[in-house]
Amino acid sequence: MTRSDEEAVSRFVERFAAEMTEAGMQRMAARVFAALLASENASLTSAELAEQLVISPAAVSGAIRYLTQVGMVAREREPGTRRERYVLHNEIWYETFTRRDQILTRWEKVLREGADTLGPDTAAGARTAETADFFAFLQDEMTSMLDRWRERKEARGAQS
Amino acid sequence: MTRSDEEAVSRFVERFAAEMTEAGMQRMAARVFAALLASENASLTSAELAEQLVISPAAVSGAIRYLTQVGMVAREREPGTRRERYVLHNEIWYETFTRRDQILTRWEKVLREGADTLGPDTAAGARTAETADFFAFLQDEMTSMLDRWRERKEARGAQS
DNA sequence: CGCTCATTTCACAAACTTGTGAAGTTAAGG
DNA sequence: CCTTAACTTCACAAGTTTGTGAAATGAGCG
Repeated sequence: MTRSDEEAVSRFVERFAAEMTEAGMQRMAARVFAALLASENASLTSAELAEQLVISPAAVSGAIRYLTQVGMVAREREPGTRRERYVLHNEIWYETFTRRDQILTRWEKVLREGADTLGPDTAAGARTAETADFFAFLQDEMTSMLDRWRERKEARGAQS
Repeated sequence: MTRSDEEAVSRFVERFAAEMTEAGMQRMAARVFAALLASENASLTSAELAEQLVISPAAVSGAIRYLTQVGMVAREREPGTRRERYVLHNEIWYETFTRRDQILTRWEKVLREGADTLGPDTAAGARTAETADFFAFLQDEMTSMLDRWRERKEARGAQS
């Protein structure tokens, strides 16, 4: 891989990280995630990440803590060394969106309670109940959508 | 509506706003949005918002600027007064998720370019291309999902 | 036309976030 | 067990964001 290839990859990493950051993800977590995505084995060591992204070990540590907490990355101890490897889960999107589902459940619950408070005889209550309905609907759809994606993957014999 | 009802509504507004904030929305925008959702006509004036949320007119102005920019709220001049009303769009979720679709398109494009840079013969390239596929798939599913929601609404003769 | 009230803009203070260097902790390997 | 490499935690400086008060803008209404 030439010098300029590396630069092109780095540009991609930064660009994709920027998109994720804009969507609300922590900056360092997004950069680490993107670097892992673009790495040959979907895995890098702390030192590799620090070097590639030009950040301190502390920043890597913080980003990894976040990414493991939300279940996007796993830690693996390299056997025979004292080095740790961070690995992208290989059904990343499936898992990430499944988790998002739990957020929708919480939203729905809050909205349902709000609708009760406002009362079914008020426009506000009806509107809030309908919003709760929408999120319930979303949860359902999400589940079947992910099933369809998984099927499609299996048909093609690939990972996700 | 009694004093304690008002308090209960306010608690709901704050709770739902907190959920949205956690998901990445600006705090004031989330609070204003939640207040509008819980208001009888899905609309409030600047003064009403400022009073209810105990914030300055400047904060209301900023939140409304954001909400109108992302298309979640419309401004309406009350005829016969110099007061402005801010109104929730009534197909809010439909519209909001349609907009989100455009973000997915951008992500897909960045990922597609990344896959090209990495090359189709590398694991990283294949993985990135598959991620792009996932987002393309999502866009598709999103569209048909929203169609189904709209149908369902129409069947019940309600708004969203 | 000019007054007045509603909204917006602006400069700033406070609070929060981010990333770092350095010290602390842990565990592999002698 | 002691050394040392690898990671984590911590305190802090820098940078950003947030919400405010006050001044500016603008639009109804007389």
